Amino acid sequence: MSPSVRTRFAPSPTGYPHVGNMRSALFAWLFARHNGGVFIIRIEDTDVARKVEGAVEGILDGLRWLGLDWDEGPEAGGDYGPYFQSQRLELYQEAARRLVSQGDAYYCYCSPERLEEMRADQTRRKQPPGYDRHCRELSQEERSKKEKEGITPVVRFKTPLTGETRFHDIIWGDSVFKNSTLDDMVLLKSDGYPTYHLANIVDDHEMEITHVLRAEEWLSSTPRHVLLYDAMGYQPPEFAHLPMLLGPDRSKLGKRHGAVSITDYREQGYLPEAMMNFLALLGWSLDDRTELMSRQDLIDNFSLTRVSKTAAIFNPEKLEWMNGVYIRNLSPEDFLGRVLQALEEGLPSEVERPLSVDYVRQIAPLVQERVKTLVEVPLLTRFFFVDCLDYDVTLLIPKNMDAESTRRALEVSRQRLVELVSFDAEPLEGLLRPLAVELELKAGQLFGALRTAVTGQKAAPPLFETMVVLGRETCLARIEQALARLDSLE
RNA sequence: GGCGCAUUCGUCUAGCGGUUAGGACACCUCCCUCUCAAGGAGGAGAUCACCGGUUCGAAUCCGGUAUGCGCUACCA
Repeated sequence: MSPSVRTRFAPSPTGYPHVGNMRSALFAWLFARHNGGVFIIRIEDTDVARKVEGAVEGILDGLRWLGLDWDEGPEAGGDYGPYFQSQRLELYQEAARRLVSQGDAYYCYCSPERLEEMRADQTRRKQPPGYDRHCRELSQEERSKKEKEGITPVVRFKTPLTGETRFHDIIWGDSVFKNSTLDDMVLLKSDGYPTYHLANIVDDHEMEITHVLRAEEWLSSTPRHVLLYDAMGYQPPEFAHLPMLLGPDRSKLGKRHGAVSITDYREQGYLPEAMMNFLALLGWSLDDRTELMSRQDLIDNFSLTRVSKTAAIFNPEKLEWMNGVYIRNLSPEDFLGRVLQALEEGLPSEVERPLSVDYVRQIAPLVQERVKTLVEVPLLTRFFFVDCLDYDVTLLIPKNMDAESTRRALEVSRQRLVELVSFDAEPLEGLLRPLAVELELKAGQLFGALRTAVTGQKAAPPLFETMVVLGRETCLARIEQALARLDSLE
């Protein structure tokens, strides 16, 4: 007996790691971890034509990034390998042969052209499309004739013509399908590769998968799978179909909806832990209020009974908010590490590398509560690193002021800053606030002019702290540059 | 066309016969404030797709309709 839960994520390496697939992986992983079970990765590379180079690596990277570790599968090994279906062809071919000899499957010699014609005809006559079972009852002579013609057949399942198939789904409950609505699906293609249906049930059985968690789009093919399990004499696993992920237009989430690859989110500066939390909430909830959950919280509380049946629209705005929360909750040291990397990647190439950790350490706390994604960090802090600021002169002139009054304010500020004994936040504030009064300006006006002069931006971290980090020399130089710009305006 | 499934604020959702239908994102207002954020306090937003039925009572149970989505490949 093996009471332990074994779940699997079985991606097909035909493209990038889609967030919808990653969500399925996450749920399977959470279910396994919650139950102290085993999480398996199996690569379903049975479609030679659609196979994409590097896709396996991309998917594995995505899983690793999210923190979904697997106990068996590529790189991890395991007792049920190999974990690539392309390395298990013998198994499927044997299963197909067995089904044929049992009378549960048959060889089909129909050409793609004939099938296409047949379907076209069916749609024209508004008939339900499906294989017409042309080869189901071929005689021995007819078969050998086709073989002599050199046609390699496919193996099709001999779906029962009558009766019904029922199965239970943990999330959707009981379903009944009439067998008459199912056609004879292909099990083994003419290239010797299995179709999803065959490979899937053979492997789920061989790998002793106890719970199949997969997207809702598979719900309609589950009766076929149940029929296959029966024909093979296998005990079917438990099924749990997950609600689909939709784009804002309510259609299946895809490329046209923007970022759909998990790697896009990594590149856009999202934290994997935020991504995991967000994805977990798409189709699952703990209660009526808990939203922020750590990886351990999720493992502890995940349950299939609280998975919803309705498709969810992927809402990037909420993800962004959640990412901001996670960034703010990072320890200063943790945030620093991520900032360092974001800066290395996002700062202009003329900035000297490697960056000074001590310098970045002073900057990080200034932006931690101001960014929602890591890619915003270099955008918001580039003035700390570049030599030459590039900005529109008019940004220097605060509201209700003109070039001349701005000039005067900056000039006086410059002089006082030169004389300031200690160039720290407190003294700076102690100097500049009264200076605003003296110049008959609002604090916001003076600070605004200085902010632009020193950072080149209208929105920036708090002024005094920023000036301290930049240092007196740089601040004075930048104020002088600002004055020069104002001069050139006239 | 056939089969299947779903339907609570714009979005994610709570709800499992009796609630002023709750929370979150986004939005709006105010407070805080040197900008931007963050934070605090409020606000608006759902006749629970629609129509019938069951019931003293329905978002919750049962029919039907509509809409949407999925499957209907030698793709997964």
